[in-house]
Amino acid sequence: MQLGELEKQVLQYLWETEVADAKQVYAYFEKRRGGSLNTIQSTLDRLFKKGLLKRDKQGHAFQYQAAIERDTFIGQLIKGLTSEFNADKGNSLLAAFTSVSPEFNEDQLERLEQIIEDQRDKNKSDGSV
Amino acid sequence: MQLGELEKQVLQYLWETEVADAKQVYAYFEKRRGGSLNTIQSTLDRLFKKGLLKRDKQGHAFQYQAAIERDTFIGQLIKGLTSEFNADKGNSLLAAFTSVSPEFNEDQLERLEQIIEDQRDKNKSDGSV
DNA sequence: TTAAAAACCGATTGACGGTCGGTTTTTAAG
DNA sequence: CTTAAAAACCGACCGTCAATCGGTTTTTAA
Repeated sequence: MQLGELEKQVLQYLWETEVADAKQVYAYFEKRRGGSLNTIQSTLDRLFKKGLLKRDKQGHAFQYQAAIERDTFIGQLIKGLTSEFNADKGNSLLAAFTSVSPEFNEDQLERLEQIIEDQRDKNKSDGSV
Repeated sequence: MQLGELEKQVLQYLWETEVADAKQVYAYFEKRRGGSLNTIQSTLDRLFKKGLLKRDKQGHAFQYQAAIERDTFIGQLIKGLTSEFNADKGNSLLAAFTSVSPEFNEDQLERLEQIIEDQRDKNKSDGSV
């Protein structure tokens, strides 16, 4: 999924704000970067057409919402990256992990261990590909 | 790092072939997708200027080589993704892991556990941010 | 010295995001 | 029901960048 700079920022805004209409999004971005309401509207529309935003009309205007959680989305992008390059997914993630590991807190380390345990069990039970 | 389709494929070719000159790369791609030698040359040049390839002239022509290992590169891209979206790097990677975990083999699971252990030790020793 | 090979330059095309003017559609007030 | 304002939508244009390749310059080796 290829996103432009403004698209990324709008998506992030919606991850934080949960729900907003074009005017509200515009109010936010107008201060930091200018531009017109129209630009924000078409950016929202593009994100909607890409399936990254949901929207429904409440009275007058569309209310936009992220269609996917941030971590899930990034997880997909990461998975996409590894496939795109025919990389061994395990080794790539391992490489990423090594460089990012200092940012893990104890809770996350524990969750990770849990995932490993679960996976190890699965690897044992189904002796498949 | 934004790469075009051909750039990605050429980079992959060089990850697998280790070293090759333009003609050799062209020989490979000419069969699968056509195009001219010139196109391959400028693609190699673009990758070189992006720092993704090394080259040095052996006699007549440049010999190209990947300047970075595949897994390291993808690790960087992954790290870039998480920063780009101001995501909590831990949670994002965790999400990616969950969806990719079935592809880990026992060896990789073990290496991962080792990383976790190391990190946990570090977290304990330096009681910092 | 010179012809062939390779590198290099520059122009063109095609996608795509950002931008916004202008038109159509929708909404709600009177 | 009419109508003015609000919002959505359409279409055009620009900038960037990868892909492409013709043509020119540089390098190499016979």
